[in-house]
Amino acid sequence: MPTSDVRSKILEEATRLFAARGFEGTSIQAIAEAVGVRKPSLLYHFKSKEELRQAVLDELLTRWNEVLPELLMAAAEVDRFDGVLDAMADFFLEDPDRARLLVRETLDRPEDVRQRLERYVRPWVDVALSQLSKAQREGHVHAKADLPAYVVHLVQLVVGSIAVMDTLVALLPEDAGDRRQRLRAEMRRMARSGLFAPRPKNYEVAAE
Amino acid sequence: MPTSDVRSKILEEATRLFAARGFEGTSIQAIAEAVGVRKPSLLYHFKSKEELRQAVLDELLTRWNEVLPELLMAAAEVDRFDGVLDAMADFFLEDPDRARLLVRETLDRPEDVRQRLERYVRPWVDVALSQLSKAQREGHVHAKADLPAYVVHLVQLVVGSIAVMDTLVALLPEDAGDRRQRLRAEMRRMARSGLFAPRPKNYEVAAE
DNA sequence: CCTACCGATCGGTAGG
DNA sequence: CCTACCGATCGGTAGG
Repeated sequence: MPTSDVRSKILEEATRLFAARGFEGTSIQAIAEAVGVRKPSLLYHFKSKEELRQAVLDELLTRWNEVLPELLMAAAEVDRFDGVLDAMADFFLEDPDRARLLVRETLDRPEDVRQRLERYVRPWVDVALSQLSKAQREGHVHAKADLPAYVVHLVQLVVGSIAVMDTLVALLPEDAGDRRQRLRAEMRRMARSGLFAPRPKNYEVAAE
Repeated sequence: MPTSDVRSKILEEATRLFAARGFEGTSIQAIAEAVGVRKPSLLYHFKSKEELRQAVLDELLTRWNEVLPELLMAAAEVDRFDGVLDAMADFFLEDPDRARLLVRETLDRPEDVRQRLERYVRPWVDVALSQLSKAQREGHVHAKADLPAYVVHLVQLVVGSIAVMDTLVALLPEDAGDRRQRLRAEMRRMARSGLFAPRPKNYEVAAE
């Protein structure tokens, strides 16, 4: 085991608590209790609360960078767009705390997050953009779409919706079956209809 | 003057600071300083920090409820949809702290916000939905659209995007003119294309 | 990884 | 609207 068991448990509980209560709303005492150690033991692994914050965010964005680029780089397929969109949604739905943490951090430290997005997210956004531009020139994508702005909104739509999903589902009619599933399906539909020119059956992004 | 000058100044500074640093990240001492009074004076106007939080949120949602319903109820016009969407965007762009506060509060107190949305937002969402349903039956709106889910996502798109707009614009190419304006225009385009069936020129919601 | 302890700041009150 | 003050908790350190 490369990193100690306690260290990764601290990261796990810190992620959970920062997401639920925010950084300022979470004491290192509370994290230590959740882990099952004393406060000074936590501070042996992370020299300060600020260092723990950075480590939590680092881990989140590192995992993001493990999952998404390879999907984006994969051989062109008919449903590439759906694949990337679903993978992004899956990543955050798998643990909605990731979305909440990212939104909180963006509100708490806009400049810090901006620099991280520049480093972690922009590269694969640029790849997606070059493919989408090609599809736009070929007429598969709405000519009027402002692609960089579209992608930014799409990411915000996915991350933001998942971050507050538990509150949003409550606004849907109660009788509806799986309200989360409905929100997700409609998110996908909105993403597609905002992108693809009206050729219902032929929507691939980069079919060679 | 119905409410004292100091009281409204406290609400104003509290809104600003809660939005920027969060509730837990803002001390009542800091708010008192921003207002120019001592801490116990602030606590004369609001018996506790919690009471101040509720008052700040009340004011925000009350203003929302002053602006939006009348717009929604106004006589049917060709560009009703754009009108409502723009009014909503204007409301939050006029003071982006409103969006940030709402997002933070949703993360901090999901159940509390859910109940308030039920009271403040749901009524006019229901009005919008009945009009959109009619438009959908008449074929102006995508048949596949899940309208309740669509509206929920649309509100989240507007509020969420504005809440983190300063960070998002930094992801757009630097050369672009007014990047905020670009984001806003694309938001509008996404909202429309997700809703209206492909009849480019005829997009009104409820034209009698 | 622990006990013991630090100064600073927190939300809030007494009393005028 | 103020001065003066409260106990509790904060992040962090000494020392082992």
